[in-house]
Amino acid sequence: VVSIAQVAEAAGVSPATVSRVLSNSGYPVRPATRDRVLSAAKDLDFRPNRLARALVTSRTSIVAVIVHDIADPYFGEIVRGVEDLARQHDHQVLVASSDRDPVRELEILELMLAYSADAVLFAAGALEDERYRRESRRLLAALDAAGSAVVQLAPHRVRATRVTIDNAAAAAAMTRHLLALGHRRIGYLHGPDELATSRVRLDGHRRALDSAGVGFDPALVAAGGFTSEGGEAAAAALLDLADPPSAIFASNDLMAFGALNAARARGLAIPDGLSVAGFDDVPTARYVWPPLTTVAVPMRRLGRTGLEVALRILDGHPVRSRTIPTELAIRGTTGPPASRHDANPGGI
Amino acid sequence: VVSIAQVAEAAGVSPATVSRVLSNSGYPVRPATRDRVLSAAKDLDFRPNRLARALVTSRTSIVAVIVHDIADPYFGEIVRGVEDLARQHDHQVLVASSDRDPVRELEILELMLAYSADAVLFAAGALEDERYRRESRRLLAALDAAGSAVVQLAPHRVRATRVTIDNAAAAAAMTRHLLALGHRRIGYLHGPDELATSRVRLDGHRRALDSAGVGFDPALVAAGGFTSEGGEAAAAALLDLADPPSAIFASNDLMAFGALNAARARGLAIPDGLSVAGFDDVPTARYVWPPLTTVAVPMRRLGRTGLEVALRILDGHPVRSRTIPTELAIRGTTGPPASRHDANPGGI
DNA sequence: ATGAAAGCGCTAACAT
DNA sequence: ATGTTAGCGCTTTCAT
Repeated sequence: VVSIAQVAEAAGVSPATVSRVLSNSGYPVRPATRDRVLSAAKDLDFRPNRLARALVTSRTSIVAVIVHDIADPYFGEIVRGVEDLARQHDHQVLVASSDRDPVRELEILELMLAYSADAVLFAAGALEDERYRRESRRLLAALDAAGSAVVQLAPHRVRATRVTIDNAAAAAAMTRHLLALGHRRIGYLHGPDELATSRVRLDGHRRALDSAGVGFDPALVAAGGFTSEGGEAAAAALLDLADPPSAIFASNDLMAFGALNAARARGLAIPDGLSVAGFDDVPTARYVWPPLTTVAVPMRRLGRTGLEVALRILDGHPVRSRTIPTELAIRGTTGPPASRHDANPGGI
Repeated sequence: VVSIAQVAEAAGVSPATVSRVLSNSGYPVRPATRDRVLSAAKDLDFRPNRLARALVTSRTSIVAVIVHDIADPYFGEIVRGVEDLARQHDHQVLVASSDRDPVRELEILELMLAYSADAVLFAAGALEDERYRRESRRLLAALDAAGSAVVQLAPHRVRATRVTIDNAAAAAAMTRHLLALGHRRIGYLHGPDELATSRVRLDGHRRALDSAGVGFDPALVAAGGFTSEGGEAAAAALLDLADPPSAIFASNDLMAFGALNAARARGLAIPDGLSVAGFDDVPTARYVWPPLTTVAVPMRRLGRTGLEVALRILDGHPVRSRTIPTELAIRGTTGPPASRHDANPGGI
């Protein structure tokens, strides 16, 4: 409510000088003058209006993160990572949940443009949808023209710098872990099929199976939409098969949680009656029972690095896409198959 | 990158007219003119600069939510609730995690002032700290003077409209549930003690014990800091007591998850060897095993109502603080105590 | 080293 | 019903 003009008046200098002092632009100001400005500002409890500043500098210090759902722990962790670095750079985090709705996603992009966010971090995307490709391309171009840095934190076909994990390799590694334990019939809980992330993870799984000479059986794949409820239903379907799998690889942790429940509802002991593996390593993964074996995705680091890259782009430095390494977190839900599963009569 | 002036030129009208059409202010504009403006805007792919607009209207359509940690599922749900309503009103959500650090909290308030957020929703707070009371009061006053609506979603001693649950009553209800099952030695996992929420929940528990004529035993209270790790350690301490409790009431779900692990590490069956109850009903509460008995807090509704109230305040309507009702979600982790616990030799 | 003045893109009186 | 003008609060040439 107090403006730069009032501070200028109180300090007996011009608004320009106040600006120069307070935006610590490194502009030369006589120490005595600076002190007067500083104390006047303090006395008046002056707080520069960031929007007015943004209007002239065209830098808002706002970074937008587009997630699938902020209440999903995976995205919560990512946003936290972004926030941690944002704080250090005096940036503010705007979150928007798209629910993987392409229309909503485009709306969000429009908004970010209207608010001229300095950086737009795509953590979730449904932009694979053909109908929206053109539109999204247009918006991304506009964002670029407006000087915003766009970074994607998940595989997309959109052209933008990427900070991602190697989903296929990670999924393959987990499948190999299950294979090494002796499993031959491995159920797979697939995510939303329009999502590149889902497809890439499934590919990794399939390739690992192929390399091991274990046939990929489409009947062992059930879609669970990346939710616990979906995972429970999908796992139930697999477990009720005439020849059920001895292990289930859920392509995200929430689905793995659902699978655990489906198994228990059938009286299957974990991991003796059924092995279950997840993907992501959300915080609660250690707190289900037994602790979940999963692919540990450094979610916070993903978010943090995403912003780091965006900031670098804003500074005019060219930045290449990066891949963040993942690890397998082998915990209690995976083990060797029960003997009756050891051999697969009709298989391999 | 295209301004209102260019649209005006293309449509052959004045900038004012363009503004009147595009901000659908209900201002009378001849249909023919309106159409020309609309099509010019569309052709040029015009997107009004919200910051410029905010500068003159002093309405940013930004709502800030101050949480403890956006990666904590409780806060994720709240933010999602806020976001749901924000979308309907074309508002944007700015999140900031304070980690319950009073200093950080004040910084956030300063920032929200600098960005002139229309509404500031306090979901988490450590402002009980004496050293920061004065400062926070000053900032809240400034926010008020700046025309922002401040709403608190958790008990605080700060003066602002409140949208909260009745923490004490809810905690008392859960304690009575445990009492009704026959438990007499009930361990309690306390949250951060500086937090009003923690203290109020503990009060409710204690009062329920008192009313039932069951003495409150301070030795049965262990602090767990509202985290799973803390809950695990606190529960472990209680379970290792010479005369351990037959039930543990964790004052939030994350601590309950930790308690479940502590119990299992000691070979205690749930709920036969030990009953465990939580508070909040975060989404994963249904996916631990057995499904967690907990106090169902309508987190999304809390967030949604918080924004609703803020919006009403912004519209100049006086609004009274509200209490959102909660329910007990009795699931699988609570049951009657094992017989050896039925009687408590020294007690009642 | 400091000040004057213009202008970022928009809206809101105030004309007409 | 539409146009003109001033101005929101700041930064940034350009002078001095």
